Amino acid sequence: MTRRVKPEKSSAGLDDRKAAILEAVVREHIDTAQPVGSSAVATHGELAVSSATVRSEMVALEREGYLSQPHTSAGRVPTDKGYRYFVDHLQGGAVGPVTQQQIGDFFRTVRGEVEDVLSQTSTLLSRLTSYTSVVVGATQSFASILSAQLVNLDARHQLLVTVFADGSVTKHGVYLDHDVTPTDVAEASRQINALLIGTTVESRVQVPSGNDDVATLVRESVSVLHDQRPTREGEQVYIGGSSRVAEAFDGVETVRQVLTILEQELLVVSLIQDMIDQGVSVAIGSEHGFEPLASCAVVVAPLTVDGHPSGAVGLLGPTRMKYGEAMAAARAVSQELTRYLEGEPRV
Amino acid sequence: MTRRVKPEKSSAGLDDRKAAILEAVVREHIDTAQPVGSSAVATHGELAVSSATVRSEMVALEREGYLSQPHTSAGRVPTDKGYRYFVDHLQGGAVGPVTQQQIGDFFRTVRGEVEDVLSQTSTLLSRLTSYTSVVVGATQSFASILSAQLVNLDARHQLLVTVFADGSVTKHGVYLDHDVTPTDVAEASRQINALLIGTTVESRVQVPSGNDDVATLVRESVSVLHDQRPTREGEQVYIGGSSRVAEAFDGVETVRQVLTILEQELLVVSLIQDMIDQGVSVAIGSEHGFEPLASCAVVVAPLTVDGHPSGAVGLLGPTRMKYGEAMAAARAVSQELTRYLEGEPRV
DNA sequence: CCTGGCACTCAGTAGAATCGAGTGCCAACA
DNA sequence: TGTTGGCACTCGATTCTACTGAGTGCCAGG
Repeated sequence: MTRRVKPEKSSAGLDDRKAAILEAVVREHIDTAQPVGSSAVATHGELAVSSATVRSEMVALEREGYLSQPHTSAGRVPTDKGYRYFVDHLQGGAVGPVTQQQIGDFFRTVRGEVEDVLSQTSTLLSRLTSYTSVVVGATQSFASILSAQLVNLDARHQLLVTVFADGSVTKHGVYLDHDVTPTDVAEASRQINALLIGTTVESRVQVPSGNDDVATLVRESVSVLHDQRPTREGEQVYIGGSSRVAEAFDGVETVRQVLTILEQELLVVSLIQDMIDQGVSVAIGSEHGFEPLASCAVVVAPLTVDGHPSGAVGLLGPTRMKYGEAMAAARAVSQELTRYLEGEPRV
Repeated sequence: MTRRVKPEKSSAGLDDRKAAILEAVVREHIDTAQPVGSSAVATHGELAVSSATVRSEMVALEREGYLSQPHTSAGRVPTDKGYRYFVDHLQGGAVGPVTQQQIGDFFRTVRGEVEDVLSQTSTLLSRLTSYTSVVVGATQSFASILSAQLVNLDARHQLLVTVFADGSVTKHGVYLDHDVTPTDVAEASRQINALLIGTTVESRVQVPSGNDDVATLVRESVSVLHDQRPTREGEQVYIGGSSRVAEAFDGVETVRQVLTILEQELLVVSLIQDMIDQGVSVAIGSEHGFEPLASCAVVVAPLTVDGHPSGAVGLLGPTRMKYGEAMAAARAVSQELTRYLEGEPRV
């Protein structure tokens, strides 16, 4: 079968009219949550063709996997591939002035500790978009240490309290198998402080050898701080608007599944981190590989503070989410948040 | 109309048979989530009466507000008042050995910082009961201060880091309207530490007067620490198993409402705190005054560490929750958690 | 006071009929 | 060759009806 090459077809894309039709279908379906028929596209859209033409294009689009039919005699619904094409090609969206205003106002007036700001940011982003939002807080791997001290809880339990330049504070328990004197703890604390100030948790430092209590305490403390667990503990997750899940999906079962995922913060972090690492900003349907989230789309925007990757903001919605708005909002918030975090020293 | 006084009737209670019938209805309805009819009670239950008798008692129970009928030809469903009577009079339940075992295992093996333990406890409690669980962490109002130091972020921003005897650590930003020297900060830090060690955030301490930077820093720091905001910041909330909400209620709208409440942690804290303060352990339906939670029941058990009220554990479920199990589980977990928190110094 | 019996009520279900949005296909047309 | 109007067809959704049966309220007899 020889076949003439159609315009744009060979370049693995869609010709203009197909693209326009796909776009119309996606737009309409996002709006109405209903399958959209050929006449709706023909009437509503800007392309001056009849519904019959649209229909024949639609069968093509379906054959190529961009659309699907819930059943015969129904309209078409975009597939994940359809949404993907839409997102990749037909984008273009900035946040509206009102939203931009709200974001600006928020960061102009917000005060307090980083944790609170991140948490509130998550709420803000959720409110702006009507989707569930996720803010993954920075690790302090890059922040230099301002102070590290060992506090005596009792004879064999100490607490290592570390303050970082970004205003974050961590604590780690340091346990020994025998009692130590407060004097030794104080001395160890002094040495630890001297040793660690100015370094980061990624720096290697010279620890004292020796078997005396002070040296042991110092070694233990440094190692407990440097041993970031595989599930990096510097990362906090703030989930805002989880009730939006109940709005976005109609089946109670789907809602339950999505909530179950959201409960497992580690899962959420790694999902988002993976996306950031791979440089994608949208994952649609099962692109991210979590089956329970097959009916979801995730939008992320990275946070980069002083050149270091420092977490991300994300949005979770149904695959028929308003990608334009969501991506624009995520981007805007991540920018402003970045600026905020880079600006005034955060406390 | 003169009327003979029925047994137990005058004492604002229910006579034995009514109580038994009410109990049977509640039990059955909790089990099946369906309205329960007279024959089910007559057959299933232990009382040796016919369904006709049960029926006539049921109309009485309905007249008195313990039961209600969804519609004429349906069985009866307990009202909030019915559940209340059930909970108040017909209780009796301890956790099963398996559950007790799981709780024991958990606290025997769990390690880590208080926050993590509380968070995991919340997950545990939710898993044990299949309801959404809430753990409200202790305030440090009663814990004495082990260490307080001021860390220099930049010329006019300092961070007050305080370590408490219970292993908790807080940080507070201290801002001045002019620059201060690192030397002054160090000196202030020394003074603050000396001043605060051994006190609690509720103690009044003698702060230095004077207008020099050091004195100002000390005053600012002490006041920022003592000024617990009305929404006490020492309280952390850990919500476990929020996906259970989707299991407990069938209407998506109800799910959304409950989730919306759970998002507002302050609301949750104050709800639970109120219950604790008033000494109630179960709030059914609208007893707590939150209309959005009218279809919920809340079970709480206080945490009391070393004699001080230190938060609570709670469970949130539908009004037809398994009160016996839930209360027993909450009590058992709160006891074990208390023991854990009082035991090994917590880090 | 209890109980078996009986007429009655009414939500839920099943089946039949209908509706209509939307399709696929085709012949005619530009 | 691509586009279009027309047309028969499909099939989910909706409506209507009839029926079922769980459960009730009431009453007369024990």
